[in-house]
Amino acid sequence: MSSSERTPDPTRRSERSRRSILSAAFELVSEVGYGKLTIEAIAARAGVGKQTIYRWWPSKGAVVLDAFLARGESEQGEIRLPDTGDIEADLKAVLRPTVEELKDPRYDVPFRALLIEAQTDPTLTAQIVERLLEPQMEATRERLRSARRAGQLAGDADLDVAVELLFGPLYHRWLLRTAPLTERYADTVVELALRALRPAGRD
Amino acid sequence: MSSSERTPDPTRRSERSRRSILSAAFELVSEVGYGKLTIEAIAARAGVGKQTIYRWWPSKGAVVLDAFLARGESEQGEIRLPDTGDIEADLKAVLRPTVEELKDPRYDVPFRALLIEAQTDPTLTAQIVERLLEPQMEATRERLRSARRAGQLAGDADLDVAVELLFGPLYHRWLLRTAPLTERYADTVVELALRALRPAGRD
Amino acid sequence: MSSSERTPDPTRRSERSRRSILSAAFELVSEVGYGKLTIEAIAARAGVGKQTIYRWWPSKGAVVLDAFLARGESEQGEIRLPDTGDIEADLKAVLRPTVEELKDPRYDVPFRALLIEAQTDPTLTAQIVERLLEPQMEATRERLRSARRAGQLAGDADLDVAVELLFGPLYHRWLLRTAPLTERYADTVVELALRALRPAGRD
Amino acid sequence: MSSSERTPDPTRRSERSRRSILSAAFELVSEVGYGKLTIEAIAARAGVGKQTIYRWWPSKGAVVLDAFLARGESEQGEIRLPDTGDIEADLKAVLRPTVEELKDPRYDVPFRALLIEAQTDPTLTAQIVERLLEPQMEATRERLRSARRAGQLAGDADLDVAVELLFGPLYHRWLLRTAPLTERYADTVVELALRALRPAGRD
DNA sequence: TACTAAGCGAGACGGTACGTCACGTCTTTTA
DNA sequence: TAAAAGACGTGACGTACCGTCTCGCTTAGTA
Repeated sequence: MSSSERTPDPTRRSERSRRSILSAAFELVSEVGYGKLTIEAIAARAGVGKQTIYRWWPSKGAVVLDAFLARGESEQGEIRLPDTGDIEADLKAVLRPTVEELKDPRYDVPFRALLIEAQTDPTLTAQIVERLLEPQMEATRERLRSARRAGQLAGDADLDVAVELLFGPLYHRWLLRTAPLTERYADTVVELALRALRPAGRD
Repeated sequence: MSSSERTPDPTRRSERSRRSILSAAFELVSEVGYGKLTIEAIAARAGVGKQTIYRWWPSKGAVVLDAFLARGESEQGEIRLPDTGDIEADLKAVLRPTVEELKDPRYDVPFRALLIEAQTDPTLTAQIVERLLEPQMEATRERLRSARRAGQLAGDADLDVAVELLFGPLYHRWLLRTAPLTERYADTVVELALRALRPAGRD
Repeated sequence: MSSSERTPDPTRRSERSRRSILSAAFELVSEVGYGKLTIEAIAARAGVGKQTIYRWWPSKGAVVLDAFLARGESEQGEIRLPDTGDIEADLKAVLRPTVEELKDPRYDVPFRALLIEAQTDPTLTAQIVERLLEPQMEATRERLRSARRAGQLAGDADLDVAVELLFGPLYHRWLLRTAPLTERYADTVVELALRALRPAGRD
Repeated sequence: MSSSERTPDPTRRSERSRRSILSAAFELVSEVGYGKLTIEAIAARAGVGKQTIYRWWPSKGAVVLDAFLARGESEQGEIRLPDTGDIEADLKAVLRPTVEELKDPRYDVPFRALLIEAQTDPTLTAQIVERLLEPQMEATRERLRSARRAGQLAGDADLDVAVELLFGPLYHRWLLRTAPLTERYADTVVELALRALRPAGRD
């Protein structure tokens, strides 16, 4: 009894091909958008047979996710927010760069692409959240936890909700383009969120 | 300066075909998902020529948007939130149904579809916001304005941001599936947002 | 009991439309060839509704035949070959202009078109032969009859075959483009045909 | 100077597909006629993707020509007319079967089809002449050459014209359906043609 | 040092859907 | 009531990619 699934041997995998596929995918998704991105074009641009892509990735979205992650491979390791004691300043220091990234076409386009694909592929959603967003959200949560310990936030503040209170409005505006996404907006969101999260009776 | 685009005469348009196309589109997007939805299938299901679709809609997304809007055609007219004087209760009364809708597969699937398409078609984004989201957001804004007049909110509260503070976290959780989307969550968001928006020195 | 066939009233027919349809058809068949000739294009060029064409002609080929015949409307009446007594010269005098016509793109293109359509429409074949070719062939036959009476042809010469012996090689070369179609060739064919048809024992 | 045309690699070509396409084309052209023959139908009948047809043939006509030629693939090799010494009998022996073929619907229909297409595609005309007609015409020419050597034809007889004198009348009658195409007619044409071609002063 | 077996590039294959074109019919408005 | 205008259902066009499948051709690891 043997499986008919072809399970290729990863030790024989061509690192050269892997790299050029990811580069090609990243370039192309920026150039033509996710909807018009094709496996054939990736293969052609990478100088690679189509089969080599189908052998190692289950879907177009998976290739793009890998391509996206490969970009930030250097910034691996745990993300850690600054802890200057000033929670407002520290949060602004993380939301402002987030805004910058969302506005940078090099991230904007493929990130939208990933979210698109994620909508019809829950596996991918989980991967995106886990590998792409969670590190930053966890770091933010950790900084909030520290502030809560310092009595700067209400003792019963739900930090999961707190994080969504911070990032939700940003993504809302980014996704729906209802208004320009600016650093000023990030600051405003931080300030409002903190008013919501501070201990009762203070201000 | 005149366009060479053929612009069909809307007075000759077949209402019968329009309706069956929208119905077919709505059914199919729920059945097969947006990615596998094809113009050919819509035309076939609607008993209509493909050209009739291409004649009146610029893209698949536009058809689905119209199909989506046609569902709620009865609830036309201005949306108006209740104004009981209790701003917290009134906001919960609008966010809870929003959560319900986002969880209802009949809305969830095509709405995700629309957002997907919108990401590569700014025209569509604008239409979605304007025709689908803006009415509700404007109603919310109006209720907040009334509360601000009543001194329940800070006099300088930015109502555009306020709306995003309310809906942003909801969409964030819906889109990224980071946690279950519940009415309890909607309530929490309302409570937090109001703490952020109340006049300083009060609580 | 009434037929469902719509039989339009010819007395109400617009002469203006008829003329512009035939002109448009003739022009277009020369410009784009028969295969790419469309009813829509004829209607558009003629400034006429499509229905007006469908009302009065049963097929594209019929329109083109009419268009072709309308060109030569002036040269109506009986064609008559010269009868100088010199049968060879007289035949050359008719075959040479035939060659000229077959080479003239104004006749070549639509005539090929008609023959094409005729291959799948025996009614049209008959019409073409009768209205277009038969007059010339009959005139030729008449001249041969005169020559036979004068003892220049064998008494038992079959004039139908004789005519085909004259025109067959011309059309063969025109149709298959095996070699250039020239007046010299027409002369040669006449000379050979006459050798075949002369009374036995002479030369 | 290199063409940007994608020219597929013939060594990778699927013989299986080629065969089934030609069979399907041959069957269909007989069943529905050339005008209603579609590439889609050929592909469907052959169990083949449309692209496979477009990859290897430039036009519908080219497919039908190949299909037509494939029928007689067995009778490959040089066609050679019998040379009994009796030129009249030998020519009749070739023109009679030609008449038979032209009357046989299995050949009549696709052959008309080819001639139709050829009228708007000179490349195809050349191919038809070269691959379909030339072998027979060349064999005929060769037999006439032999007769000329034997003094049965005039020493200056132009054999190209001679061939047209033989086949031209046949095709004329076949194409225009002016009269029934019979073996008797073929015989008559041979007899007349030979009278035209014999040395002067004989009979 | 050869042999084997994998991954590789290339690209032909059977398919599906694309967006366009023209068909022939039908309906509406104008003269 | 014919004619212009043109929307309609239909169906084929020729193209683009899909995901699968052979082909030689490297390129290891085994014999």
